[in-house]
Amino acid sequence: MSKASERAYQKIRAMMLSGELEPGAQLREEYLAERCGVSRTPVREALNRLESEMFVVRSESQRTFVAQWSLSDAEDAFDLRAMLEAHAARRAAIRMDAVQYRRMKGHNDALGEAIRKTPPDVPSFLEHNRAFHEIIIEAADSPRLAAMLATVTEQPVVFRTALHYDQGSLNRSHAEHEDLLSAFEKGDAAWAGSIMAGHIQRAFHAYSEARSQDKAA
Amino acid sequence: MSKASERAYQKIRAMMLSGELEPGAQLREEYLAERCGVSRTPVREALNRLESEMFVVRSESQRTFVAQWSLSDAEDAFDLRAMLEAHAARRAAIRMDAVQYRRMKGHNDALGEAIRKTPPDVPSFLEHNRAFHEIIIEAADSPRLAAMLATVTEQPVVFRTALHYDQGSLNRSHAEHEDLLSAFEKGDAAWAGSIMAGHIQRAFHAYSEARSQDKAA
DNA sequence: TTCATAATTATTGTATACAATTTGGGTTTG
DNA sequence: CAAACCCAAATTGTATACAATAATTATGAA
Repeated sequence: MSKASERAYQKIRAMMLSGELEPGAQLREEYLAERCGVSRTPVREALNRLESEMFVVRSESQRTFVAQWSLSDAEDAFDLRAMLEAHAARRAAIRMDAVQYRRMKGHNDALGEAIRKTPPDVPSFLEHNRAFHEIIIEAADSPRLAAMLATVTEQPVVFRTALHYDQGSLNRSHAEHEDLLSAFEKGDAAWAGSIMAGHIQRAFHAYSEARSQDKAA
Repeated sequence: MSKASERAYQKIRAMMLSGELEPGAQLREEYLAERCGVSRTPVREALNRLESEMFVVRSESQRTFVAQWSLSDAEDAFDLRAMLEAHAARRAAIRMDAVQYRRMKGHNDALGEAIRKTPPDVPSFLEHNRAFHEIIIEAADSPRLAAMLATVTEQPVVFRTALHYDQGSLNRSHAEHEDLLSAFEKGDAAWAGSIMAGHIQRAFHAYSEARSQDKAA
């Protein structure tokens, strides 16, 4: 994506993630153009992309709004993500090379360091966790799968989940990553897929509980 | 999508499916705009969409080309489609209502009529087959899943597959649809998923064989 | 008042002009 | 001759003006 379009995309996305643009809010192109410092043309490109990623929705009359995610929407997204990441893990188990394996091991070790601190270094956890999963997608070697996963992984819902993890969940994530590494080392596709599916489904439960607590508060 | 954009999208897509635009050919916006009778703006929107659907690819310098599908690309797409449609079938088996079931039955009966003719009425087969699968996606009730499936189902590769079906394959498709209906009637998700996965994988083999025969000719 | 409808405003859709970038070819220079 | 460079042409990227459409408000009749 080109300069102004990419800038508009990042800015609008950031405004939604920060909560500056609340779910349900209408997004007027002219306003966004002003805020992003570009014209309406790249804003429109950014909005099309955000629509395909389901960050925003369009009314029948083509007006754009920040998407409102119900719990079942979130479950739907996690459900798909679990299936797609399990598929990626199975493919990766067969295709992964030694270099990729070592990079994953490095990230998971660093992730382990991050969560052993008191308090845990959550930003570092998130970054190494992201890199870990990214290598799996890379090793799966399917551009289509990668594109699909991007649309369900880059969601606000998913993004915020890890912020609610407690120490136990963080440790468990780390341990599951270790299991994945074992499966990859053995080239055991079925095992890798099973671990991954469970790994993502557990993330949904963490999100689900955090959300119901938020609601209660 | 709005009028001119939709028109450009359909026209460009049709030009690729008809072979007028060959794989690897460069797509210049101005030329396409002229051919579609619209300006570059809607053409650019259409190209963005076609890129996300992997009909076209962009070079590092942002020039656009008709995608060239290798056999492994096709296998990749079918593989994903099998997984996604199986998922849809599992969800549909739990959620399908009587009206949807009867509509599916109707389409499969009509599909059966179409293939009993000599020669088989392939366009009719394709249309009822499409409608049949569409109802499953509708019953699965997952907007994200539907969006993903669209990107792997609307491909040139998939589109042309059925043209190569012989009588036996057509009959087998019909029978598998009947099995799916049984699974839906019983609400048996696992069964529906298994049938669907096999159903799609067989479509890949038909495509694969047709392709190797084309190559040989 | 309340409903229907027309006028007004707000917003998105498209075309076009211009800016920025990339490609390709020709020229110079070592 | 080959490589580096520069210039011209082609192509894409962005801004903006205008057109089309939808939402809103104002108006008038029952």
